[in-house]
Amino acid sequence: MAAGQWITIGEVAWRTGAAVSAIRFYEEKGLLTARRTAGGTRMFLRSDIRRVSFILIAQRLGFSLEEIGVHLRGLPDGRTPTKKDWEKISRDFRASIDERIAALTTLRTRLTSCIGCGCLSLKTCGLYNPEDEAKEKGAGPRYLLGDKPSRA
Amino acid sequence: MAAGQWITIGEVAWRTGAAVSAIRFYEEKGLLTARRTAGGTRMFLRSDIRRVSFILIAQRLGFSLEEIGVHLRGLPDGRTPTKKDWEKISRDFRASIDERIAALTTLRTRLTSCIGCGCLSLKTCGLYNPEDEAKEKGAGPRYLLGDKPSRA
DNA sequence: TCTTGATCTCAAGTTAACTTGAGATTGTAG
DNA sequence: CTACAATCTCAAGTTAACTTGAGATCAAGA
Repeated sequence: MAAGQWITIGEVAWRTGAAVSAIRFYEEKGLLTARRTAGGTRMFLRSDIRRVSFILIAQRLGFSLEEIGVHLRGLPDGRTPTKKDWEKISRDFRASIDERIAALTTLRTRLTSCIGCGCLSLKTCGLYNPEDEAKEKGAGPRYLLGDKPSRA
Repeated sequence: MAAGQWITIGEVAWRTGAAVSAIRFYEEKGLLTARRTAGGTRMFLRSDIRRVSFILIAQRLGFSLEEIGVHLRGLPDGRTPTKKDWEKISRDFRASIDERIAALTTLRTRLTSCIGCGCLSLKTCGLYNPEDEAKEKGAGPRYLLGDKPSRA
């Protein structure tokens, strides 16, 4: 609204700590949108600083740019997001974090009871549970941590 | 000790669900050691199934092969680890997991109070805290999620 | 206007963790 | 002894997330 709404890629970089090349990369990946001056120089909204910060934080939490992109699609593109916009995206994002923590906790528990106990049979081992993650492709461990089945 | 101690790479692959190429890769990276037959075929210990399983699980928990390698160095190489060996490594590993969960939890809390609240000032924002992680190199976000400082 | 620093585009390089392919051997059932 | 599957080596390709470099252009102060 006010003056000074548009900032250069250099300023975004400085303010977020991200490299200029990384910001261009994010734009290329559709996580960010920039206007151009007549000469071709990218101009960002001040609110894009927040957007980039969000990306950086989410990455530290272990999310891929792909996943982060999904969350960011919930924000208006090329227009300063409102408080409501951010609240919504924060809720969704928090849910993702909760899932991650839950998964880690489950695996920790299983690790403790499987490896920790030293029992080498693992008949009842729940450490590898195909349901835990959408098994992207292929098999995954079969008799995890167990060396029992002789197979011929 | 008993017969049937040595198994082929194919068996390790089948039993763990990992690809044969992946197992060769792990060996190359020093996470695994194999004897060779006169002809050059790799022969693994049965206990290497457990070792590979450990690698796969640790990866799912978000650890890099590098980090996993550090933990595995705690196991005897080329000899079947004892129950004590595994207990020791499990304790260390569990500690790493605890750290990870703690870090995630902290960040989740901060996310909630920073983005979630919708306050756009962020003067007191703790979301980006340089102490959280050994800042590998460079700066990291400066005025995270805040668009205040005008800078010239 | 000149000059210097900031940007721009595009191609290629980088690390992690593997996979794929080529061509050559090994090992084992029959 | 023969097949034929399983291995082997080595080089190159793949995805993610960027970085680096080259060569050209833009923007802004003196």
